Amino acid sequence: MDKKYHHGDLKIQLIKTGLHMIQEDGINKLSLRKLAQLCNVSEAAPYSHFKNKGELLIAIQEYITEQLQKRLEDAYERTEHGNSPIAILNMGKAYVQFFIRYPEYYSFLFAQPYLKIDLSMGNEPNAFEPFQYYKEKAYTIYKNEGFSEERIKYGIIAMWAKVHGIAAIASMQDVNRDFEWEDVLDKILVE
Amino acid sequence: MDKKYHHGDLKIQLIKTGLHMIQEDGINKLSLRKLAQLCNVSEAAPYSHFKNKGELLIAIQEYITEQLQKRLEDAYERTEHGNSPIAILNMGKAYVQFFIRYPEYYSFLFAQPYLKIDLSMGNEPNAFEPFQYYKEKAYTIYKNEGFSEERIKYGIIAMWAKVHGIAAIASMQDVNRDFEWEDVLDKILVE
DNA sequence: CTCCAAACTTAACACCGTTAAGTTTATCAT
DNA sequence: ATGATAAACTTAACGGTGTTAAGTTTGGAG
Repeated sequence: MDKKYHHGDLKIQLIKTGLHMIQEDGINKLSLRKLAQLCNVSEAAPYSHFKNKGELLIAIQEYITEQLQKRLEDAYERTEHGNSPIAILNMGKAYVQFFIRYPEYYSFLFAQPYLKIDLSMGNEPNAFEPFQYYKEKAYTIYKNEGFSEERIKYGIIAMWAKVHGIAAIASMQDVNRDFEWEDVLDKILVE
Repeated sequence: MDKKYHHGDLKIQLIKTGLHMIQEDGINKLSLRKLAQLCNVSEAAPYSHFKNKGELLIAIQEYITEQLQKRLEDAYERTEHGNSPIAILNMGKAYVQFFIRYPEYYSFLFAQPYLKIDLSMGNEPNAFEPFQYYKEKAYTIYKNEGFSEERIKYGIIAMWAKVHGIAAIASMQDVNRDFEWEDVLDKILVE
């Protein structure tokens, strides 16, 4: 056993292993002690890197958020003519696909904040950032199409609601996972 | 002190007080022991009425769901000509208003299920029931308007996504609570 | 080589969900 | 009325949890 006192990259391993545990058994069964044990580290070790459990959860949220953000960027850049409404559709699809692929992530990202973990002081979770990106791109594109500010304002909120709503529904258990959500998205967004 | 051994209506009081605690401090801070204490009862008393904490939470979900259901029914019956699309709009508004009024309820109803509390065995939560009602009414109305089955099928899912998406967004913290969500709903649903 | 701050451990605290075993009470047949 | 039975409750204990205090190890800068 080359068991070293200093672990090296414990912080990132806590995040990754914690995420893995969430995928396996859900949030409610994630305990710091089990997590520490899985990382071959004492039960109090995580407190060298996170002020409390809440801050670890926020770090995991950010980790997921980055992945989602990357997918949106890919979807945008993959679109041949970036400044066309097709890019918006593609980003919407990427958004929905992400939560169909990882249904547990949805409630972890968007529900957890309101459940008032001990994020209490300081920084709020940044689960909205991907959609911030989405909205900025959409704004440019709509502007480019010559829409009015008023129409853009409501158009973007409406689009957000549609895309987010499908993601919310599609990520629910008991909802038919085989439903053709992309078709729905096509029809909804094109209207 | 007329402290009686038998409480009388402990079960319903556990549900109501539990709900109140959730509204105050969020789900994560709800403990059975504090709840029992608030009900002037020993810490193990709740186990006479609920198999475990998860089943109490499910009972609270059902309690909330009934309120929401009632609002939808009111909205439908309040509409003068029940069988017109206006009823759908009114129900959608009632749905959204409910979650704007009680933002904590949204994640409690829809996120909790996926977080795999110990509902594990047996009955699933019935948070979808109100929308089941919504969908049935909408089906009748659309049918009455002469729409095709295919169009109805996607129309209802699309409508569900829109309404639910707005509710999801509007119930988030950090989102401007003063936004004119009903205007958005009008524009979205009418399209 | 020394010293210091960061990364870790051990040990303890209070709290939690849950269960087992015992006590009180309402109900109901006799 | 009386006694049996089951439901509603209490007390006490179990193991697990988040968190903190105090001490130990370690890598690296001076």
